[in-house]
Amino acid sequence: MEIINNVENVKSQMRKGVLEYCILSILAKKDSYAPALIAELKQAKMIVVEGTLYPLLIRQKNQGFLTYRWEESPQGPPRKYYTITEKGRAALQEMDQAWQDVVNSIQYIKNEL
Amino acid sequence: MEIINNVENVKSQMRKGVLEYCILSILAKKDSYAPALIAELKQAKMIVVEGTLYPLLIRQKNQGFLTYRWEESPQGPPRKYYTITEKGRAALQEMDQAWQDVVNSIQYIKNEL
DNA sequence: AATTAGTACCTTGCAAAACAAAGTACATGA
DNA sequence: TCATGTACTTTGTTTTGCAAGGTACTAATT
Repeated sequence: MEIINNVENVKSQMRKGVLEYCILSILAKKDSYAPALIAELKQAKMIVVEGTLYPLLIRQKNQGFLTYRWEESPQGPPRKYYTITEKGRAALQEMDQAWQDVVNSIQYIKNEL
Repeated sequence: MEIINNVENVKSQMRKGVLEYCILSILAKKDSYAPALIAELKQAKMIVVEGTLYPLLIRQKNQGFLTYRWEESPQGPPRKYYTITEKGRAALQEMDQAWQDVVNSIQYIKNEL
């Protein structure tokens, strides 16, 4: 069981690294709000929970990567819809490169080292 | 500069997630010791420093993924050579899958969401 | 009017881990 | 014996994911 536990941990670590990248990538396509983001990430098999996502969105907003607006919900309380900014798109481009770099590094280690 | 700083941070986060995986991958090919590992990771453009690597090796040893032996150096103090164990190889296989899962998730988010 | 269920947002406390920086120790040659 | 190079370790700080608990709004049910 220990191996599984550790691999779960590594998996969680790997998620950490790309979560910010995933959020910006999704919001680059269309505005969204927290529970919808969680559902979309789940669909991509990238598990996130509220306690992780909300602080992350707030951090990204504080960095100027996102803005938000309140929108009425057809059912329940209003939703906080996040929109990516120009600055956020610029950061996303950098992250695309960063992600590619990591993928290349792994490939190098696996095949060429 | 702020964007660059944040991207550096994200890059560092991404590294975090795969570092343990990289170490096991390298040691699966041949035994090594800390400064040599640092050099090899640097060659793969995956920057790590001593303060990160040494505790990581100790953790992996404590989990039973690695063992070590002391070996004389042609120059300087003896080296601690790490060897991957069977348990370590099993964990590495799991991590191969975990890494592939993350790659697939990103791909899904980018192309199919 | 009060209660319940569903939805949404936020915060607190804890644990893990990367990193910078400083420290210890051994070997070799000047 | 002192300086230099190599190697291993530890300490303190900071970041961040996550579990758990809390607040608040809406609509349907009693």
